[in-house]
Amino acid sequence: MGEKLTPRSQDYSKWYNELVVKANLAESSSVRGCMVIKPYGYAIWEKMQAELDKMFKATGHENAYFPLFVPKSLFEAEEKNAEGFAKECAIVTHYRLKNDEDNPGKLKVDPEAKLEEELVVRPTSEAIIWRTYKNWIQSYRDLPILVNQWANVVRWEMRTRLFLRTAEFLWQEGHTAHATKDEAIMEAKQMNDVYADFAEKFMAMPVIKGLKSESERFAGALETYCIEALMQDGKALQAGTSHFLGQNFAKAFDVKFANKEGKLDYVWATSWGVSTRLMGALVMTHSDDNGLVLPPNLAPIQVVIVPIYKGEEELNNISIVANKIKNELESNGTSVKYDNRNNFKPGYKFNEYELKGVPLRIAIGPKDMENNSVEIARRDTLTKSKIGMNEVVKEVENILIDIQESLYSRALVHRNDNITMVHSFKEFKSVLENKGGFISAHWDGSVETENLIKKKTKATIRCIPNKNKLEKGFCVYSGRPSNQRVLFAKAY
RNA sequence: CGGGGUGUAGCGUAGCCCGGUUAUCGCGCCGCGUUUGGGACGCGGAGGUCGCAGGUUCGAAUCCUGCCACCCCGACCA
Repeated sequence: MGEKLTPRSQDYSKWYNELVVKANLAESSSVRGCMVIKPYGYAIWEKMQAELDKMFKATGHENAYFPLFVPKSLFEAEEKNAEGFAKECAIVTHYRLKNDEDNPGKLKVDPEAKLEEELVVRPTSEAIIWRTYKNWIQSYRDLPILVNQWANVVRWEMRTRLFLRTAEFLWQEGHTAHATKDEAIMEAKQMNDVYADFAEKFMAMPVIKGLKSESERFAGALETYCIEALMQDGKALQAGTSHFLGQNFAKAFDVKFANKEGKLDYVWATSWGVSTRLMGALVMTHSDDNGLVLPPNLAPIQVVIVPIYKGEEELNNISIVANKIKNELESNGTSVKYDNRNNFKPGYKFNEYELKGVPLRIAIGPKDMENNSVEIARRDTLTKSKIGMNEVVKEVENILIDIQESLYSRALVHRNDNITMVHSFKEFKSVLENKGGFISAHWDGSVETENLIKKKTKATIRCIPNKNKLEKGFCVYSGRPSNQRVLFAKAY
């Protein structure tokens, strides 16, 4: 590593740049806001993929793959969806380059190679998938279709932000087709629950499940379910969404099926997705001033073993013990790295793995060899302890579980401490400015009020929590009657 | 697209206002040796179209003009 890095725990861009990924921009480029995911960062994504994939399979879904390019005529078929994404599309207009006579060695777009119809680089795949489903569905016997795809999408945002809003990002998008409205709604809710489980069990990140307000709803959806998380700096982050699409896409692409009675009906749809944004969420939830803090369930390296030695003979003796521990842990499914590089001192390695967020470090030196012990250091608490060599394997597994749990409860405490109930707009503004976090406030349910609050405070309705209890009250802004509180926050 | 800022080695930077030897320093990199329980040290070495193009000047990293890129703030958004 370069100079000593001691960024503040909230200086997220520094973490992204230096530690996990690096935005790498082409020389000349219009390719702005794209990211290169370094191997260590990608390993985290692979773990996320693997775990999510298991959960999708367990709920009956299968993976498939659809084209990157969406003919414009398909793209525009579902009006609201098209309108919502139109302002941020990359479009392919030509299919060939040729030598530029005026500029030797340079190429130019061949004007003769203009496409008859422009291709939109998918910002999301509803259009192309529903065009495909049209051919797959004729009868109720063909339903449901429960398909997921792992893919990249492109959204040409005016302003990008590493991990949270890159021009191109990796994600999964589930697209399901159902015979009934209820089944589709159940599916959308179920997948939102799956996301919440994943966030809490693997990312150790508490989330609030809820419903989006009309203005925050996905373009083309009738209802958007979401999970909302709170970052360490008090800003909210939408971590995943699941949409009930009604029959909008079926109507746009004319996807009908014959039901048991032999009557034709439009198919009911859902879509749901999470993206590499989750990696940003992971960093912003747990990291501290010493670097990344990764929950064991997603850490590419769960345990690192660092030998401390003088001379080759000492290293060899330690290596025998270290490799034995490594093998035993690995046979139990723990990922272990034994770092016996000779060109770095132990102190350097300690810092390097702290920076990378490795949950647990084992150090073995001559004193340990003498005492038949090892030193164990936890990344989450930065505490060290000695334990006997024979207990290492059992103890390590226990500590990993404990780290996973305490990261979650630490984040939960922070999240709960930062949900503030307010009773007036004055209080609303004051909390937003001085404390941040979620603000629980009565809202009259109108888009106008929501927009006015957004304009005045930059806070938006993050969600209407599922667990909300209904209670009479008065809108914090308009004073009109309200029957429940909703969560406002400044969001990423 | 509006407002502000920045661009010098792989990374981080000094120098720019007030033009003048071979462009500064730290990290990293290469070689040799000594080191190794919290970011080692010594000696030697490599690495630069000073964002790009033009202009002013005997002379430009420095001044002027244009362009490009990036960062931050807004509008947009997962």
